[in-house]
Amino acid sequence: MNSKSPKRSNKAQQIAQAALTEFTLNGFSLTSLEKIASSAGIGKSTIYEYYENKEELFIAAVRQACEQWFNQIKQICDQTIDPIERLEVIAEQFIDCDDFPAGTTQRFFFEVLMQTIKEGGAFYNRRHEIQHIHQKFIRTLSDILLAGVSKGQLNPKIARDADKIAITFLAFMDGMVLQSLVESNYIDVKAQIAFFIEHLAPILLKQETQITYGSEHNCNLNN
Amino acid sequence: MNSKSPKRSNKAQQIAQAALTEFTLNGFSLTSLEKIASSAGIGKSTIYEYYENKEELFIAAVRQACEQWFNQIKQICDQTIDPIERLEVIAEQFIDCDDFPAGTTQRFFFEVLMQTIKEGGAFYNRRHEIQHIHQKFIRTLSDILLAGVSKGQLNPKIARDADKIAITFLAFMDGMVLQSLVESNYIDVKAQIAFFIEHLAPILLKQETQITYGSEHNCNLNN
Amino acid sequence: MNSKSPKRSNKAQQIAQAALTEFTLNGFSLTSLEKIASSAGIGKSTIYEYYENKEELFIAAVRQACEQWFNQIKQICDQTIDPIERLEVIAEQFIDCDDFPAGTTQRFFFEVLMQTIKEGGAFYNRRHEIQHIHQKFIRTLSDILLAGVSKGQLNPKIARDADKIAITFLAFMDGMVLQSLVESNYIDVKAQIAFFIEHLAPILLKQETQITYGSEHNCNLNN
Amino acid sequence: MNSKSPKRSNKAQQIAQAALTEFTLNGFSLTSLEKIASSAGIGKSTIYEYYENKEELFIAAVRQACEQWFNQIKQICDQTIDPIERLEVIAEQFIDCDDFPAGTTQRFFFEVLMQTIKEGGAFYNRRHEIQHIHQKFIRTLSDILLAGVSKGQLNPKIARDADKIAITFLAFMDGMVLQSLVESNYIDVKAQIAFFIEHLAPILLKQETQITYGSEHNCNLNN
DNA sequence: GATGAATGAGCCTTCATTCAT
DNA sequence: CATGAATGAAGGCTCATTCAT
Repeated sequence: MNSKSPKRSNKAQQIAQAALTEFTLNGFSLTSLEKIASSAGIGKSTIYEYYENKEELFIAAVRQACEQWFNQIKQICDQTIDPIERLEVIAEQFIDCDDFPAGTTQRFFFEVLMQTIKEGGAFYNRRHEIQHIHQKFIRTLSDILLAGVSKGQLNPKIARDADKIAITFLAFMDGMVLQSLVESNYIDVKAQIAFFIEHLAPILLKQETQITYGSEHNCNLNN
Repeated sequence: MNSKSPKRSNKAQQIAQAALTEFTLNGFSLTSLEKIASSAGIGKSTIYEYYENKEELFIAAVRQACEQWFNQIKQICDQTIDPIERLEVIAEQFIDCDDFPAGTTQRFFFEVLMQTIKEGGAFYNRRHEIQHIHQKFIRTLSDILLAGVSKGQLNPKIARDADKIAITFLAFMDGMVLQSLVESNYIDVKAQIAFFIEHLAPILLKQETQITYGSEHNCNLNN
Repeated sequence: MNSKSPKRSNKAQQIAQAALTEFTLNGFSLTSLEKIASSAGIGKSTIYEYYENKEELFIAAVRQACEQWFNQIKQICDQTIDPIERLEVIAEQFIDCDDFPAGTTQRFFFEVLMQTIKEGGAFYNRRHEIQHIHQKFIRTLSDILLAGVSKGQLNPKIARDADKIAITFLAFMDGMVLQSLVESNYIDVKAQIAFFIEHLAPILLKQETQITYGSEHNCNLNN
Repeated sequence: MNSKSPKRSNKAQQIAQAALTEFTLNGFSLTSLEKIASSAGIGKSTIYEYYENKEELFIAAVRQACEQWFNQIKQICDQTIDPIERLEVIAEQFIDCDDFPAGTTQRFFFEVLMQTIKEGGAFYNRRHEIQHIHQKFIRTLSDILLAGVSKGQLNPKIARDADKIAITFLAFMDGMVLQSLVESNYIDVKAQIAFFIEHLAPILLKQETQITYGSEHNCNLNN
């Protein structure tokens, strides 16, 4: 059984998953490898059979989380061709995307960002990896918009601003999730997202097709 | 000179300021009290004369930062009575608010949020304090909008959505800053903010001044 | 094929040889079994099929090195019957005895001595083995001298001091090698050895061939 | 009390002394800081108040041992002006130089050499320090010889070989001590040293003054 | 009030050794 | 036989916190 045997790779994933859970709960610094090991049901030193050190394990967890995340995005894009709907479902996924206690994946991604932006963070010297993921996500959103344009679903005039819109969308979602994590009760996140998309949609939609594609969105506000 | 003498309180602030600087650079876990002490030019154990423990010091630093933050907001509101302009300047402050290396204050606030949302975080059991600050900020933004309405500067119909708009604004700004911290070069934050406000303004303003891609969606608000 | 089959013994030797190489480079403590295993091209746990534990493997490596060492001595003694020449060649072998980077074997022997003389050393409780080897070597040198005497090549009066001379010779060589390992560039070991033997020779040889600084001290031995 | 206060420096020495003792017993790798701490009667982490890490502590112990060593040499040189006697006493010091269990200092110095000559040793990347000490010692011995020459006590012809003789002397002593550490019972070190010096003395002594200064040495052999 | 000094608890990491296959 | 996999024990090091001066 070589080093890439499915059995071995499977265990590595198990560990990364446990790490993901624990890093999410307490962040990078406050999570001990001992905790991760016991959470994975293995001995502490076994981790080192699969990962060089704590940072590598963290990065593995990041990769795993990203993979899962992008897989879900892809599924969403396969389910509908309506760009507005796609954004809606992606937004939904931001706030409700996993089996664990609410906000697990989100907290984890914020932890990753923190480890990226602070000196001495686990990712500070590998920020390009996170940047790469970020760009990939922006491109994904942008492509949804451009596909909408090329199919005549969206206003052609937004094409030149596709990236800006994507970044705005992501910014809003990130900030929204952050607020919801802090104020889990006070804020009605779904309503907020609906509110945001209700105002975003008309900007995206074509004038002449508005009645067909966009009427339902507009109605929301007017009813 | 009692325990709340100005001299004492002054030194406490000095320490909190040094703590603020250090926590900002490396976050809560990675910042040692020794570093803070040397940065403040005092002995390590002197900190304990003023603060119970590391967490209390962190919270003091947060309070100090918030105070400074709200003072700046207040100044902005004193400089202009135009609500859009107010938002613009507040947005500017988000991305360019201090003397330190770029992004210092922002990183700090994200660190605070992380300490609030993760178990075992310094703020996890005191999240109400952060929630209180958050609500205060939302109210501040909301009040700007409502003041604009009551002065006839903004569309009266947005009054009922003032909170939602404030939350959206904050969400966008938070997310935007986060992205800019990760991608300091790739993203043109100012352009993004301008783009956001450019589309936000017509929604807030009265009918006749609205200019967007498609005129159709303005109707939604006005109907 | 029983447990002492040649095949088995052969593999054991392979492992011991790899161990020898690795122990030489980094010493006993700093050499991991993993390193030895990979150097031997086998799995880590295979070592335990051939050796009880790390100490036994070390001892095996020592035995192997000694065997090689004494074989070389024997060859030298077969090449010449002149005792001075024999000493010269043995001295040469001390400083230039292997294929590895310079000083490999020597470092190893010092490592063995260290493991012998420090509490908790791998050989501390088996020092008799090292003592045995030491005595064997002293006897070998002594025998060279005594053979020289009985063949009339050396001054008969040194016979009673043969052991002392042997010990002195070994002491000088050990110390010399040690210094050369520390100061590989600064010291001209070969010149030093030549210098030593130049002064040792007249003491061993008969009166008429002696040439030194002052002829006077030669008389001491001859009187 | 600043960082160079006598109290602080005193404690640092205490720790270094304890370290010296423990490193001597078990070598660098096998000696834990915990052991050193308990030997010094302090907590484990207190060591780090005085030394950066294990290596620095080791080096401090080396410096301390060297200082003590050279002080003793200096005292010896003050007690007699006879160069042969000086060498004799220095030789004596090699084998009997401290209060601890026999061979403590010697074992320690060999440990130092091992840490110098093996890759990954604590001194491997600072070998120049050890080389410096070595050279200093060689020079000390050499100076004794040259002083003897200039005072007319020794044969002027040895002047050009003073370094070679010093190196030879040190080599013999090192090797001798090493053998004695391995074979504490079997070898009569004092007799060996006497034997060595008895043959070294006539080489060093002047021809014409031999009767005056050197007769006693020569007599040893002849009687 | 201020601080140098001390430390225990805890963490990351290594490694000799065991065991099931 | 051979070995991949697993792990407990131990070590170096950090750091928040306490205490005596």
